[in-house]
Amino acid sequence: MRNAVAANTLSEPPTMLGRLGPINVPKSCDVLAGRLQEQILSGVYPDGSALPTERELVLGTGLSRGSVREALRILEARGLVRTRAGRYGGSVVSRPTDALLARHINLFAKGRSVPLDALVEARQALEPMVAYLAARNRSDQDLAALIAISARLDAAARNDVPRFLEENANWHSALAVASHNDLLRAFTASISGLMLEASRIENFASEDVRTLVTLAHHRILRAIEAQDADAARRRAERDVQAYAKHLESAMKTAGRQIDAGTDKDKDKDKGNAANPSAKVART
Amino acid sequence: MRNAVAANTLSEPPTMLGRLGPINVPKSCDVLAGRLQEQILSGVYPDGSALPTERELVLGTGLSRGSVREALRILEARGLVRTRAGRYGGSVVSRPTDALLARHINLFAKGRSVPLDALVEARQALEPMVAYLAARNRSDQDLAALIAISARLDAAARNDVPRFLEENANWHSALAVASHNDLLRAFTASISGLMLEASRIENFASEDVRTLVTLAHHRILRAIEAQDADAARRRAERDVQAYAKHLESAMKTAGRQIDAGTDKDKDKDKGNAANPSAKVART
DNA sequence: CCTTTTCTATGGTCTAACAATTGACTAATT
DNA sequence: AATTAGTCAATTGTTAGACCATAGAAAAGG
Repeated sequence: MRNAVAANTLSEPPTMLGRLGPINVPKSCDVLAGRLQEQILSGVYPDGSALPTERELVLGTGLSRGSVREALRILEARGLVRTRAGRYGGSVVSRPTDALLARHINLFAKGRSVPLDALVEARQALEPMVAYLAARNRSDQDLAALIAISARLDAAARNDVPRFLEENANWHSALAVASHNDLLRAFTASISGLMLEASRIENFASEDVRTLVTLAHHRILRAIEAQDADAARRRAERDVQAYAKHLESAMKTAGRQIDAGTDKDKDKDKGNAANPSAKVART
Repeated sequence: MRNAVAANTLSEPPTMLGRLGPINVPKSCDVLAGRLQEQILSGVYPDGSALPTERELVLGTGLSRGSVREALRILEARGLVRTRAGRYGGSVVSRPTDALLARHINLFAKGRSVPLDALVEARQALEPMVAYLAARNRSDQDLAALIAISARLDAAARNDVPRFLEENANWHSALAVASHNDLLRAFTASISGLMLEASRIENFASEDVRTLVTLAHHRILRAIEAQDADAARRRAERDVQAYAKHLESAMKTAGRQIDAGTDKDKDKDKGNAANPSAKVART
């Protein structure tokens, strides 16, 4: 009975109503977030520029401050703005970071319990191209970083397995950095992190696997040093394939299915640390 | 002067204060979002289950409803919950969708103005593995979908260029679906979409490129039909490399740098449609 | 010149209320 | 009995107003 008066203005011919799908009524905060995102992406608010203050947005949109703030939280979660308190604070436009995209990829993988196979396959797809590009595009600085990590990796290979795993992930990330391809870099960083987690709890890193990995890395590193892109790719292909085969057989003997861990968020996102428990198998 | 009384309880020995870095004071909504995310990922709230209602969360946390709602908006943006109004409504745990991850990847690429080269390189990395897996893992249904798309692609190749481009993107996405690898599927979907946008505004799809593409797709499709994974990979490699070379020369003659468009969000996210303008070059 | 204090615009948070939504339940109608 | 329309209640959606906390700038003091 609430919209009785509106029935006149909105009524349609009761006969022959065309088929119209379900109407999606958006929330005001979503509308505002979409509008602002559009303006950010189209350059109305360039990177680094300040959005209007919350109270200005209230004035400009007619929405309440609560809705405006919800919209800003959405944009913040998308990595499009960063918000600071205090005078001369406010919301500043920013570009999504590698870390944020990696977190979203991780969330996807964990939420879907992506099996370890899929991770390995993705790495098999990415690694050769990453190595190729790294050899082609590397800077001297990139090379230095890779050499440093490689040294730490060698040092840890003998006895410090956790350290070895971590430096291994670093190696892959550094390789992706050297590729100078933002997309591949973010993909690789995410997958390296996920595999690091998986390998931490499953410890398929026997003595011989570790030496195998270090040797492979040395081969690839030499190709990158020489900027021999094709050699780098070939060696990365061989490496990643050997690793996959190794892991396949290891999993067969273990007879276990390994997923992207349903573990807690290890990223230092904001400051939401809590109990260090939790780790649920999803069969 | 506001915290004068607190000075007693909180004060430390004024001498010998160890160096402590800048303290990051988290927002209450971020803390709550992190806590809930953790519980979701650790299985306290399984997929499909209902989170406490907003008012219950208010009771349980001691926060205000506004903060609780901001936390829920964050989780919604991360794809971990869906919220419905009305009685028996509330927030329900959900797994991040392909589309959401693709949107985040798109946002990353657009925000960073990732050059077209990088997209092509990513596709070069992904496509062979995707084709390999598609041949190995495809269902009959996947094959049927690919065949249907291929037919529509052939039909559009002659004269309907926009349709051709769209069906081409569909083809790549369908291939990724057939691979049965969630991660590669999401990556590929995103990249296909981005390349579709880029190709729409740059129209590097001459007559001969189109026939080249359809032929290559046919070759790959035959290998997938025969479930010959290695052949599918080889052909995809050749295809994508030829395409890259073609595009490279085309861009060289055009002398133009092409970025991931700074265009408006084309996804039907919620209901935030607005003006159809905007398209800014970022040099 | 350097340090300290004050000022103030800004985001962060809370309270309280009402509107809109929506599914279940109930009553009226055919 | 089956369908339809109406009522109800719990939940999210939205608004308003207030106050607190923060952090730079600017003024005051040394």
